[in-house]
Amino acid sequence: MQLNRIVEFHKALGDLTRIRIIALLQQGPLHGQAIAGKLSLKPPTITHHMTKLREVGLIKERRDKNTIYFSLNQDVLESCANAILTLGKEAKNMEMSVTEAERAAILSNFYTADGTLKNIPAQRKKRLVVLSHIVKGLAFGKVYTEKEISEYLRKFHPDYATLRRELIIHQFMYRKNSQYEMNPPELWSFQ
Amino acid sequence: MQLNRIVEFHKALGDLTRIRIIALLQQGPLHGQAIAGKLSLKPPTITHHMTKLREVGLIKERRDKNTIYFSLNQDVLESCANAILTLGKEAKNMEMSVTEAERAAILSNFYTADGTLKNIPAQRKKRLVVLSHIVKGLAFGKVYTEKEISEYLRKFHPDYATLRRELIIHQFMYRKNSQYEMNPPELWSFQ
DNA sequence: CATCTAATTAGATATTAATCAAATTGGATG
DNA sequence: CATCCAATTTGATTAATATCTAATTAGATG
Repeated sequence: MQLNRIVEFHKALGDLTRIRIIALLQQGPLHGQAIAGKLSLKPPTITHHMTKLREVGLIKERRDKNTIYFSLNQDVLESCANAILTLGKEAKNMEMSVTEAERAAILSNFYTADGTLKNIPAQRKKRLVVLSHIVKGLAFGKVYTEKEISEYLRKFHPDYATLRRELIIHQFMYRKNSQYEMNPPELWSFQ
Repeated sequence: MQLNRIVEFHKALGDLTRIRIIALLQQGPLHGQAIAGKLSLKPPTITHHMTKLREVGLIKERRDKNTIYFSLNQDVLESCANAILTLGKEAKNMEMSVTEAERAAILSNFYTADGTLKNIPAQRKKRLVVLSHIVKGLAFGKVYTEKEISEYLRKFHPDYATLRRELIIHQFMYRKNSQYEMNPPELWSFQ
C-alpha cells in the first residue's frame, strides 16, 4: 500500500469526533442529523468529518428521500488498519532479489510432480517465491469472487485460507467487498 | 481500549515523517542521527517525532554510550492497530446473557411511565439490565463533568450517587479527575 | 410553483502541530 | 577538569484543521 494512503488513513482516525462516528457506525447505518444529535455537534461539523472519512474510502452511503444513511466500509477499515504492520517489510524485500536459478530451485523443492505444494514455506524468502508463482496462475485484470479464489488455491494446498491471507498481506492480491483482484507486479513485496 | 488512547495512536501515525520512521524501524533499530540522515531532517525534528511515538508506547530504546538506539514495540503496534476493528462489535453480545423478552420485562417492571425508576433493583442481574439501559442514554466518547452526570442520573432516581457508583463499579463508565466517560460495551460487566 | 428538510458550502476564528536554528543537557572519554 | 557528541529543550514561524453561524443547494412533497 502506498505510504501516503496510510498516512491519510491514520490522519482520518486521529480525531476524537471521527473515532466516535466510527464507533456509532459500527452499530449500524445512521443519517447525518442523527450523528449530529448523538454527538452534540452541528450538521456542518458532521459533513466536515464525513468528508474526511469518505476521502479515505471508509464510508458507504445510501439515499432515502432527503436522508442519506452513512455506513462503514469494513473492508477498507481492515486492510488499512493492517497496512501499518507490514510496512518496512516491503522495503526489506527490495534487497532480496532472487536469481532465476535460486527461484527454480525453491519451486522444484516445494512443488510435487502433480503441481500441489508439499507445504507452505516457513522461510519468508521461499514463501514469497512460491506465492508469486501461485498468483501468476491468475488472470491480471480479472475480478474473482472469494469462492473462485478459494477453489483455485485449494488446488495447491488444503490450507487455502492461509494462502489467501498471505497473498493479501504481501500485496499480491487486493481485496474489496469480498472480491479479489491480482495486483500489478510492481506492488508485490518481491522481485 | 480507551477511546482517547485509540485517537492518540492514530494521531501519532497520521504524519508522513512518523510513518517513514516506523517503516525504517521495522527493519531494525536505529539511532537518532541515523534516522535524521535517512530522512534528510534535523535532529530536533526527529526528537519531536520520537516523543510523539513514545507517548503512545510505540518505541523501545537501548542506550549504548551516548547513542540511543530506537526500536519498534510491535506488540503495541498490533494491538492498537486492531483496536479500531472491535470498537462497537461486541455491543450486541452484551445482551446475550439475557433474552430480549427478559430484558423488556425487567425494564417495564422498574421504570414508571415518565421514565424514572421506581427503585434501584437489588438483584444483580436486574440491576445490570437497568444500569446498561441508563448508560445507553449517554453519548459514547463524550467526556462529562461530574455535575452533568449527576444531573443526568437524577432524572432516573433521587439517589444519583448510588447510581453513579454502580455505573463505575460495573465498568459502564470510567472516571478520572472528576471527569466521566462511557466505557465501550465490551467492558460492561454484564453477567 | 412554493415549501419543507437534510446536507452542503462559505467564511471566520481558535487551536494544534511540523519544522528549524540556537542554546542546553548529560553521559563518556582523555 | 575539559571536551566531545548525541539528544533534547526553547522559541519562532508557518501550515493545517476543528468548529461554528449564515447562506445555499437539492431532492421530495403538497
